[in-house]
Amino acid sequence: MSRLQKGNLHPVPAPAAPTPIQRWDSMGFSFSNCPVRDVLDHIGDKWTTLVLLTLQTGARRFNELQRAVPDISKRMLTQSLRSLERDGLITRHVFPTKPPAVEYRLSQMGESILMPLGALVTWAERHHEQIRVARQQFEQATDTLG
Amino acid sequence: MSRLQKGNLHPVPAPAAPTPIQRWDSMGFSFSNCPVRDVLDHIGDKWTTLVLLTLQTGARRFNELQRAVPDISKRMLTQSLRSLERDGLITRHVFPTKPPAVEYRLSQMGESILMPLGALVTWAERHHEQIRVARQQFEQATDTLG
DNA sequence: CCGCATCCGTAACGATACTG
DNA sequence: CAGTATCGTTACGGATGCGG
Repeated sequence: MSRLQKGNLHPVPAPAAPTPIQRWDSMGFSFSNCPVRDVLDHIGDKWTTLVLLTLQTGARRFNELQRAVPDISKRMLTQSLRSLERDGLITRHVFPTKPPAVEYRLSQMGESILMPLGALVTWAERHHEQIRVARQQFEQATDTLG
Repeated sequence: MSRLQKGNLHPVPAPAAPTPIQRWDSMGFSFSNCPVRDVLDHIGDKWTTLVLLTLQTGARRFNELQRAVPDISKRMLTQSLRSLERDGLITRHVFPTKPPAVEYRLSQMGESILMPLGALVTWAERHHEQIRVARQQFEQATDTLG
């Protein structure tokens, strides 16, 4: 399945880009200690973002969260909450009632991430249709030269 | 290892939050078709974001990218590039030279994601120290209660 | 009610070798 | 140079059951 013919069907720009290349290892963070990575790892995993967004309307209890975020398992919810608590994005309050009640809420830092996160969400909503179309075109293009 | 005592050592706020809960399944996107998820999946996986950021200074060839993004394997680079091309965030140009040269550059849509992405990166840089401290405290707290 | 422990299947990822 | 193919390992994620 050769894909070699793809992408140069229209006039191509100049081959070489003279701009200096950006190398990420020559900078401070070579990767195990990349601050960006740290954050993106959170955003990346399936659930943490949803949890953050759910908490933006106020503190929630464990089972409330599980009901709010559909299809999340207890295991994953626990893990996500731990991870967020560990990084100081949410706080955890235990009410020593019987049976116990536990409440999670955004910390100040947790609230501060809502804006950049919201920007990304907005972008997603604005472009997901365009992405969908791009995908269709891509599939079609790869199919027709198969 | 009981964690029950954690989080309620200081005065706690009111137990119940009266704000209406946000449910994600009752909205348009119930999840397999969540536009946000689509985007975050990209951000999440280890490399695509780095590739996007590397391309922000101009078009790059395959091996340039591999050198710029340290420790990425050819396999993963190819996969990331395909995925981004598929979604229309980057374009691919083949120069039929010998040996062949292939150039990747951000599409218009690809460039448009740089700003929300940059906001997140900025947030990360601004808070990674605070996160580091939070983690230390967390570890210490969990350690000291055996 | 909250959440940890265990088991287990799958998918992501890395390393290596090979092709046009 | 720019990939593809294959393999082995590891990490993720779901299901279930137990414990405070």
